[in-house]
Amino acid sequence: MMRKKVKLAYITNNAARKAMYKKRKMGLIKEVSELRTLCNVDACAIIYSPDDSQPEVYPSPLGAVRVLAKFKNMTEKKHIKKMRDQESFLQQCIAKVNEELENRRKKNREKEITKLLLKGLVAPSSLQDLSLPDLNGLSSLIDLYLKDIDQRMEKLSLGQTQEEDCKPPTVAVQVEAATTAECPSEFDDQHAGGGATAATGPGI
Amino acid sequence: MMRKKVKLAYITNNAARKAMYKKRKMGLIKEVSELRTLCNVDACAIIYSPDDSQPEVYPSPLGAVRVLAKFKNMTEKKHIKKMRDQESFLQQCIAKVNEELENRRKKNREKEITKLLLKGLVAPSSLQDLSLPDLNGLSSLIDLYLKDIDQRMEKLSLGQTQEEDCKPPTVAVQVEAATTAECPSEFDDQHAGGGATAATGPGI
DNA sequence: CCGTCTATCTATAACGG
DNA sequence: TCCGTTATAGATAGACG
Repeated sequence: MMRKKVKLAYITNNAARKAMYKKRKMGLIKEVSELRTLCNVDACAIIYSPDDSQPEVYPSPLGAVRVLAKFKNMTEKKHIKKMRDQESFLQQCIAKVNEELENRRKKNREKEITKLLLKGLVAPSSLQDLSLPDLNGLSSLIDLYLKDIDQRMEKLSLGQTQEEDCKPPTVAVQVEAATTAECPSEFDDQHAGGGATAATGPGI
Repeated sequence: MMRKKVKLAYITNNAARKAMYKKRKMGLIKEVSELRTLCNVDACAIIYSPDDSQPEVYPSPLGAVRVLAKFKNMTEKKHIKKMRDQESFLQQCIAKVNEELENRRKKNREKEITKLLLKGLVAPSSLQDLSLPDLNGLSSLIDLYLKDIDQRMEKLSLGQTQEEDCKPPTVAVQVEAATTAECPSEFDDQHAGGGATAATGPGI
C-alpha cells in the first residue's frame, strides 16, 4: 500500500519536489562516488536546481573543473581532427575537380583544333592567321588522324583487300567532330562565363 | 547464494569491472535523467573510463557544455568575489599593521628621546649637537615628565602631606626607561635591518 | 561481448513525529 | 523542515546461453 509507483513527470507540489530533489541528489552523488571507486573512473556531476541557490558539484568544484577540462580538451582535439579531415577531404575534391578541368581543357583544345581544321579544309586561306601553338596542335592532330587512317585502312585491306581512298579520313573527321559536340560545356572554362552555378538539388 | 554484498573497492578483475562500469553507468544516467525530469533541474554527468575511448557525456556534449558553462561562469563570479573579499581583507590587514607600525615608531621616537635625556643628565654637553626636532621632542617629553611628576606629587601630598622633593622625577625617568627597555625591537624600523624575517612557526 | 534472468540488495515514497 | 521508519519499487551481482 505504501510506495506507489512514481510517475516520471515534473512534481508540481513544491515541498514534495524539494524533498525529492534532496534525496535523489544524495543518491546520485553516492552513485557517482561508487562508480569512481569501483571502476577507477574520472566522473563528475553538476546539478542546478532553481530551488537551490548553490549548484551541487561532485566530487568538488575543482575536481569537476579538472574533469570538464579533460572533456573540453578532448572535444577540441576531436573538433580539430574533424576539421583536418574535412579539409583534406575538400582538398581531395578540389584536386579531383582540377584534374577533370584539365581533361576538359585538353579536350576543348582538341575540339578547337578540329574546328580550325574543318574550317581550313573548307577555306584554306583562313589558316594564315593562326599562332604557332595552334599550328603545332593542328599538325599533331593531323598526324593523329593520319595514324588513325592508316590503322583503319590496314584493317580494311586485311579484311577485304580494297584499294586506298580519300573517303575514310573525311568520315573520321566528321565522326570525331560529332562525338565531341555531344559534350556539354559545363566545364568549358574557355567559353563559359565566370558566374558561380547555383546548386538546387536536394541533399548537397 | 547469489548476490553477495559488493565491497566498495576497485574491482581488479578486468571483465567484471567493465561489466560493472557499463551497468552502473546506465543506471547513473537514468538517475540523472529522472532527476532532471522530476525536479526540472539542469544536471549533467561526465564519465571517463580508462577502459573506454569515448567519455560518457549526459545529457549530450552540447547540453553538458551548457551546464558547465553556467557553472564556470558562476564559479568565476564567485572567484572574483572571493578575490575581492581577500583583497579587502588584506588591505584591512595592511592598514592594521601600518597603524601598529606607526605606534611602534612613535614609541621608538620616545625611547630615543628618553635615551638622549638620560645621556644629557649624565653629560649635559652632549645635548649640543641635537637637531631642532630632537630638541623639540625632548622638551615636550620633559613637559610630560613634569606633568606626571606634578600628578604623582599631588597624589602623594593628598595621601601623606609630604614636602616636595627632587627624587620622584628621577625615579620616574628610570622606571620609564626600564619599562620601554622591555619592548623588543621587532617593529623598530629605525634600527632593524631591511632583511625579511623568516617565519619558522607552524601553521602560518 | 551482449542480453537475459533472478535472487537479492538498495534507495526511496509515504507516513508520522 | 528535518529525521526516522517501513514496505516496496527499482537496481544489480552473478550466472548462463
